[in-house]
Amino acid sequence: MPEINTWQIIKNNVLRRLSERQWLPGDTLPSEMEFAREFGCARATVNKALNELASTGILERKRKSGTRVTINPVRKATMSIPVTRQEIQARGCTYSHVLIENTLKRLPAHMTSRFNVPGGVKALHHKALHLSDHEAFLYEDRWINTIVMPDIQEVDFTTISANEWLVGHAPYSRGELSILSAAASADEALHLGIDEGRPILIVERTTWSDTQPITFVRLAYRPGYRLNSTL
Amino acid sequence: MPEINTWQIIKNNVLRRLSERQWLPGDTLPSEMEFAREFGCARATVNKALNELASTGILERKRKSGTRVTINPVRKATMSIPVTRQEIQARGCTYSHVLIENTLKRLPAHMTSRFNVPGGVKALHHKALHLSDHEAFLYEDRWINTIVMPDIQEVDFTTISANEWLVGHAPYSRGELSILSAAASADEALHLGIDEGRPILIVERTTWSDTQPITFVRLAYRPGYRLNSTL
DNA sequence: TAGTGGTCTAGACCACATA
DNA sequence: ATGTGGTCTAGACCACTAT
Repeated sequence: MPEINTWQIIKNNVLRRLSERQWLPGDTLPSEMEFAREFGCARATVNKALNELASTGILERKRKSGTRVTINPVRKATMSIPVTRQEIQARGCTYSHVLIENTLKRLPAHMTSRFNVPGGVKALHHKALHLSDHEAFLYEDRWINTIVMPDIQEVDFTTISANEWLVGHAPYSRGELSILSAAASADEALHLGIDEGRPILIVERTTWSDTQPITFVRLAYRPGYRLNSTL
Repeated sequence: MPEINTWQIIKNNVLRRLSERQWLPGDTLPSEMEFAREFGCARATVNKALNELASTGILERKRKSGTRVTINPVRKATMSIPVTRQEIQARGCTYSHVLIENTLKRLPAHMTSRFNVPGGVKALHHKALHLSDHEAFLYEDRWINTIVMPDIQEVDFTTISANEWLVGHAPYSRGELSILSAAASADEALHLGIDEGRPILIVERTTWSDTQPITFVRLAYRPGYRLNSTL
């Protein structure tokens, strides 16, 4: 428990007292002024420490009513979703990727509703396979809105993955993420080199720039893959 | 874009300029002092705004070298993992749960390593089914460390779920979370009322109080379940 | 109405990494 | 050596809400 700063000392102290059940779920903690006196510091310092704890969902803070221990804490896990190349290289493996498809075509029905655009609009359909030590790791099936990203049709995706290009060229303002389990489709099974119907982890992500959809991607991970996080 | 506070105004302003590509990945932003002059505010206010952006992974800050636009941002998604009862009730459904097993037994080998305890130690093996509108929603298979939580053997888990009891009585200091896709085991399939081998989403969680493991739980969600989040 | 947290200031000192 | 962000202070005013 490294305690270098005053606000971290306060944070850790409060955490310890919570684990020792000095304050139970629903209880009100002392006010910022009281903590400031206890620790001999400014109120702003206490404010930072308590807000830090509130951001993890352990405490709830409201003006006038004070700081309370959350009764049914919504546990918040921060999942880090790195660029695939980095994720693979971080494990000490060799990264490579193969472009499978990159064509302009009419959006299918399930995509027009997702992109909230009229039917008949064309978009870039992009499929690629990411490999770890030359073995299939992740199959990517992506639609890119060419109205928002016209430059993308000139990009050579055999040298850089769409994943990385978009990260560098399409700053998003908003995104939605969905994690599910599915039976591998024929397409996914073929490219991942597994049997159709095998359970695989799917991550679907839509990103928006203001009100314009930029891209929708469905990531199919090879069997055995886990998304890990600490609480 | 509600702009009430100075620090939120600054944050939104910087976000807009980033999306307009005024600063590209790798670029250095103006210093806090320069921003403070631009917005006519104190440096602490700029500090709060930029730290807010850095916490989302968009910016990277280092003493002396300044604030840079992250080159390969590790996208951070915050997943909210509510207590199951709340999650079901929030959808307007009726929550109920059934206790399936709650017995003290020797830890199997894969759990002794996970709990980092010697072999032969006993723990509470707890299985329960959570229902939404009287249909199977989530099957919970849990081991609880009775050395750390001796009171738990007296609890009546037919009235309160282990999930909720632990949230209120076992504050954890640390936790690990793992999300994966798996074929439903015979046990899971039986209780969820599905065919064995069906792909289901699995969440495994271990929580620790300081150095002592409190509980390990494997949550098996019914087919079709999605974990959602915004970026 | 009163007490709480939210925000902001002007200034200060410090830790750190770069040049 | 220098300039950056990290932290802290003492004080202030404000917004919200329980009483």
